[in-house]
Amino acid sequence: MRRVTIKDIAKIAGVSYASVSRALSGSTEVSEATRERIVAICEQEGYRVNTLARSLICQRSGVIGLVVPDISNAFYAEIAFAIETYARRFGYNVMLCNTVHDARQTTDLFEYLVGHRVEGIIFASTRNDARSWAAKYRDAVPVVLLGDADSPGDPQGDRVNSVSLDNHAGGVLGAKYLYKLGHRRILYLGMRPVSITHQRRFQGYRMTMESLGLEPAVIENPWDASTIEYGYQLAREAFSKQFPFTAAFCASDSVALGAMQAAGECGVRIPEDVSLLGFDNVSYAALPRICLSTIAQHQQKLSEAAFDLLLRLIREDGEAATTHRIVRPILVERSTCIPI
Amino acid sequence: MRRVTIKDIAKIAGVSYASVSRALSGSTEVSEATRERIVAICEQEGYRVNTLARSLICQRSGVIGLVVPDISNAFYAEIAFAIETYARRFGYNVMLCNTVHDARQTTDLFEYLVGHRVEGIIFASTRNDARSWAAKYRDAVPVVLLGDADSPGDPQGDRVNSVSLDNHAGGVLGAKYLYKLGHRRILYLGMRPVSITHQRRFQGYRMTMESLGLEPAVIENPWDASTIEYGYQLAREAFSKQFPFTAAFCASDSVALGAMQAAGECGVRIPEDVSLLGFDNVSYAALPRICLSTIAQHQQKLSEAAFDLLLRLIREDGEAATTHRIVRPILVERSTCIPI
DNA sequence: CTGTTAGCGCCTTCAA
DNA sequence: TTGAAGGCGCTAACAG
Repeated sequence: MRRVTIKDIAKIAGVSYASVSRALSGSTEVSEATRERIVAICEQEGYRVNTLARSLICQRSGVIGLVVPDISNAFYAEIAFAIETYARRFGYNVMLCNTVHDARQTTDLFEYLVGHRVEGIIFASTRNDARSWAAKYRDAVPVVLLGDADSPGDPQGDRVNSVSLDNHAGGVLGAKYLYKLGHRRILYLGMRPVSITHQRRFQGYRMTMESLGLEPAVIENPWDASTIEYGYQLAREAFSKQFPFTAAFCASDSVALGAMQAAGECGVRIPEDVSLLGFDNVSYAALPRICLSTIAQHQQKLSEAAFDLLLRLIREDGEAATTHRIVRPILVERSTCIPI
Repeated sequence: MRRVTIKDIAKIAGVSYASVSRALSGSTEVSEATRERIVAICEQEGYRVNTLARSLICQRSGVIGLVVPDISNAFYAEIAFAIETYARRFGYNVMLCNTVHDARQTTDLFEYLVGHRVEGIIFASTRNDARSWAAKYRDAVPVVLLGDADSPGDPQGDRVNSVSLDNHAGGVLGAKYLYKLGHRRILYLGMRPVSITHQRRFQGYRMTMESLGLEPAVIENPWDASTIEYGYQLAREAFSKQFPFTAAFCASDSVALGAMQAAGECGVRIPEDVSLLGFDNVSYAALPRICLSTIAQHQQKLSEAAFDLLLRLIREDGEAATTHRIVRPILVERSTCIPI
């Protein structure tokens, strides 16, 4: 598979290879006749510019890196799709990297990406230490963090550009919604104390409850992830203990899914016996038979904001002031929440 | 953001830059002392080799391209994850590209990827013309097609390397399973006549039915995709026409999902009134409340086979014989099929 | 309008 | 063990 180069074309066309370069890069300083001849030869010989060489000389690779925990997770898949779409619209390609939730791997990936001279990196993560990661590389390459993790005690944290959902507002939104539906005993299910994202959501819920004169109640998730399985276990606990609640506000859609399953097995009907509200609006929340009411993290908006910010950083070449963009959550009403 | 190069390091270390290169590429022809000194300086200066330059000189980019219709589709997201994982294990990175089901876009992507000197491309697609696409580029770069599309009348089609599910066997498997459960009136729902994948599945079903002395019955899908919405419409038609069937074998899980919804609205219970069998085993088929019995396309196996094949092609540099790998389907029993 | 030339950052012989 | 030099494929002045 030998590759034909610009020189081969030049030889065939009987011109210098600078002319070929010009003809292909759309320069005006070349006669229409030779251009056409050259283009024809390129086509015929199956020539394609070597992007690597071009990047090297132009000091622009035209690619950005996208680092996600796991692309097979629907939430990140949707983000990846949106980002790739925006990127392409602006002439960028994206290099996909899964950290698989592994710290070592994350380092390797960042190293690789800056070595590959990506022009920017979008780092999607909800790890608490995500901000420090981003901070570590912000001098090597523009980085925007997609996710809302804080970095307690890390003064560098504020210097990283980020886009995140207003999780606190989401907690408020959900609690108020359930209140308006007439619920007074609202359980918060599956909060992971170690996760700042969860803390924020929970804070929003708790503040709202208190200002409404209601008693907050919570079942925490001691594990290290919010999965359907864990949601199931927590919900079984909730239902079996006969918690006197008429609505459950779940820390995530996965937890809500698990709760649905548990409810089925425990003989509690959703939504007749208890209303269920999720958080995230992952794609399967909309599926028939699930129809989960939830607080949406508009993936497309997040992605757009992140890419837009990254583009600005790239263009201003690190001169831009640090920016935090906050995207507002949206209530998505489906079938799992009803008036009491 | 100026980048530090190998020359800067050489200057600081007081050696020629050839030595730096050697120290970093793990060559033995360098004294341990200077190597350590150099490595230390690199670390301190935040130096990273420029992969682009290295690729240029080594004639190896170390990246492969992955072209999918839409990464936000769970099926492709899982494939992407698996492929990225394998690739990384072998030192490759992956460039992600969504065609968004668009022909023009697909061409652009292929052109870009070969221009970027990816070492190979995995092209996931079920379009009927996918094979011709792959054939068009097989002389420029190793390509493996992940998907089973035929190319009727295209003699080039046979020359493309591919990995696919044995869809015919899947059709047989499903039909036999329903038969064993005692079903005799089995409807095939949502077959798209224009799709070769669907034709194969349907053939498997039909042959089995006939050899069992049963009458095949089918409701075709006239649209250009298998979505939940279309599945819903087709199923409503089926239920309202009072087709006398006790089981529906759906052309895809999405169709089955739509059928579930329609069933709910038409007052037919799944699985008590009719058993429902899907095809694909997309991730949400396993969700609680859905629990769809289905024929699985083992994404991980498909991905592994595809990557493995690609690797061989890369290593043998186009000398390898054309290979078609077939992955066997698996029956996944969940809750939507019961004995009659 | 076209050719010549000097690199982009790196690896790799070939000498020293 | 180290340095010098050529070149990977391409772009961008600078001449002609």
